[in-house]
Amino acid sequence: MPTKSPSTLAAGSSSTLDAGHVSGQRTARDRLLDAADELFYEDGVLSVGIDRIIERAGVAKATLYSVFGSKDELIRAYLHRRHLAREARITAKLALYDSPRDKLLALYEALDDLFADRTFRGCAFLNASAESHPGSTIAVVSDEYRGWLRALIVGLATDAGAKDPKQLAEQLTLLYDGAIVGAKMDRNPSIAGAARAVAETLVDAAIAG
Amino acid sequence: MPTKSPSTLAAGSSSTLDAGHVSGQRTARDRLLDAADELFYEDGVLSVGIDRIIERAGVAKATLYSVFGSKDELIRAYLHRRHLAREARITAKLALYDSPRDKLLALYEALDDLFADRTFRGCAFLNASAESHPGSTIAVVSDEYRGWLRALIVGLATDAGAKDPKQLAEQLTLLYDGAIVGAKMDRNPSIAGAARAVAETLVDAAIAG
DNA sequence: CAACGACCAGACAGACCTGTCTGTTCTCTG
DNA sequence: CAGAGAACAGACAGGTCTGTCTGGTCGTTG
Repeated sequence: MPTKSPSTLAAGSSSTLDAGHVSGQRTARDRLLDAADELFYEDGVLSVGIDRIIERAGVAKATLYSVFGSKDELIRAYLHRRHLAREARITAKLALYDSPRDKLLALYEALDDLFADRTFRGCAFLNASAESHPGSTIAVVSDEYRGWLRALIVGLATDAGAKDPKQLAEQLTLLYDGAIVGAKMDRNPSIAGAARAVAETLVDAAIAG
Repeated sequence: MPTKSPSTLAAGSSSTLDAGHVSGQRTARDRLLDAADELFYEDGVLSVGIDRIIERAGVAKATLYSVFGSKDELIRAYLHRRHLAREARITAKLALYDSPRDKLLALYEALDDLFADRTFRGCAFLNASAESHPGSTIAVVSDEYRGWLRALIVGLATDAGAKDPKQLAEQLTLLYDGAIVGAKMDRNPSIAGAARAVAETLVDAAIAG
């Protein structure tokens, strides 16, 4: 069992069942990812150096490079895990509701939870994209995330019976992104509620008729 | 007179009229700001070093430090000039319309222009904030920008006769920010039009009754 | 026991960073 | 003409960055 509790993100790994070749302690890989997640998200992927990550993870530099190969790959893994965590959270939130309409609105309730977290510092993908070039690893992983989000919303809009699901999805994404920006830049967590309210009228308007 | 010609941006050459204490050539300060603007916006304030800036500006390092004192101050000047430029552009766009309602919608037409620019890489303030800590110079200048934007929209919403101007302003800001994120992350410049369409219904709903 | 794999600690190379400093050239002013 | 000021080029110091490499320690396995 871990000595540090990262307090966030389902830990998931290991258990002692398969104690064969995996040690009872959390893997160096997991500790590195936990450290990278906190530091990259808090300070940005550029300004956080390898040394800070291995120091927080309690891992040797050689181990990091044998596991990930490069800082770039560590960044990819960090963002990929953020994607999975976000997906899990949203999926869980959506499961609380039955109708596609309510599921769409649940997106903004998930944002509300996100903004309530003291460690919220904006969208990890948007932040990382601000520090990267088009075509970079960061851009690729961000595109995957955006693609997933878009597919999710379009699917729900379709299920909800929207006349133009793509249009509704575009509108809802506007609100989703805008809320994240507002929460960060204006330090206004209550904006999730405002986004939800507008979303409600948009969804109903797109369904009606 | 210098042997290098910077080759870009209106030279503005001055004429000999005021040949008193201002040289005929553009100031080192201006050339530095031009170079910083392009490089900081394109690659981020962290990854662009002083050397690249002075090289592009054709200016000595000592001159940069005698004019700005530090890289941090250069970043502040870069963002401040971005703020002024944005303000000028939006003001010019708004001047094309008479009614506050049309002026509010003109905000999204200004975005349309912005997204059409090949050099668009997102919001300079949002990008810089992703590379900075709360309380930093970047955060301070960004807050000034956000404050100006908010005051502008609240004022127009009030003039338009909205029942709850602050609420309408919050909604319109959601769309404004969301459009910028969508244009950047999804490389979808047409989203400005979608934002404008939603804004139109929100404005009319807030005015009516 | 011996060998192996996983990991740790830390030195090191080569590059790049900000900021300072020296010395030179040019232009404008008295 | 003489001197002052502005700007040039570039070396330099001290630090940090990524990535490599050496050597030591521990637990497991044959």
